Amino acid sequence: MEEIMTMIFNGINLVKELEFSLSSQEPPESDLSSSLGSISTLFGDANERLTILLAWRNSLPQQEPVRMMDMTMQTEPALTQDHWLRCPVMRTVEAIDTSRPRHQKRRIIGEEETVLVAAVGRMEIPPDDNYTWRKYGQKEILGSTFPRAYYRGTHQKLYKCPAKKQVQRLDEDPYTFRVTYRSSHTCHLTNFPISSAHATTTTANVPAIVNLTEAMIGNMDSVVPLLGEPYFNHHCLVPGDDGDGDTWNSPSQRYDMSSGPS
DNA sequence: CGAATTTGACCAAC
DNA sequence: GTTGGTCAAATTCG
Repeated sequence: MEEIMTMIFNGINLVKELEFSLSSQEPPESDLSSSLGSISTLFGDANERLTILLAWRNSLPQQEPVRMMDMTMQTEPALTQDHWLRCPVMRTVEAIDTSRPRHQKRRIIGEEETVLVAAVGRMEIPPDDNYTWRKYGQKEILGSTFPRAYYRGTHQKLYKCPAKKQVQRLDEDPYTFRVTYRSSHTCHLTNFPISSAHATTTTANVPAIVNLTEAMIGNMDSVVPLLGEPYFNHHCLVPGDDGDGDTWNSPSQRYDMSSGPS
């Protein structure tokens, strides 16, 4: 496993170098091709080994699930602090038991997706995830230094979208946030036309490294938080004027997780 | 002034 | 009784 992580980190370093060379100058096409080839090979090999490893582990009885978060934090915690690096932690899909009354559904959570999101630079807020969320609560969590914030889609009532998320700073690394998305989005872009300008804006907000890394990893299932729901099926994806008259709140308001323990 | 956030209270699960 | 998730009144912001 250590070897795979090393490969991934090496690949990320190559991506960083590529990103730097792209931002500082226009490298020759041959260099670009060579660089992309190296990155592709590295991530491809890592993915292949990981697939084999997972298949092997899954064949063993009562194995603990592989948790990317733990591995990342143990091997190179500083890495996540520099970029918007998302690591899928776990994905659980459970059917919602509609036969139960509301108050008995606490543990029946439907879809849940947890990702780690590194703060940009040394800011105490996670980067924008291209959706508008409305904060509806904050709680001190036992055993956690930082409070957990609860968000739901800005247009939850308008579109009856059940999407929610929880944001919590990690004790081990205050510049990394664990973001848990709950419930699938019932609001779809087909219900709410967006302009191409908006679409451009949203993708432009995502640092290049994320797109590059996603593309290189290859295993689309492992990057569901990046490319699948909830990222592209939410009305709240649209920044700024989304047509219903309301406005975006500032990232600092949406992610005011800077408060420490009380 | 409308919309979003804050925060204490409430409620159900454990 | 404790804890996590949500509600809603009060407050803040643009």
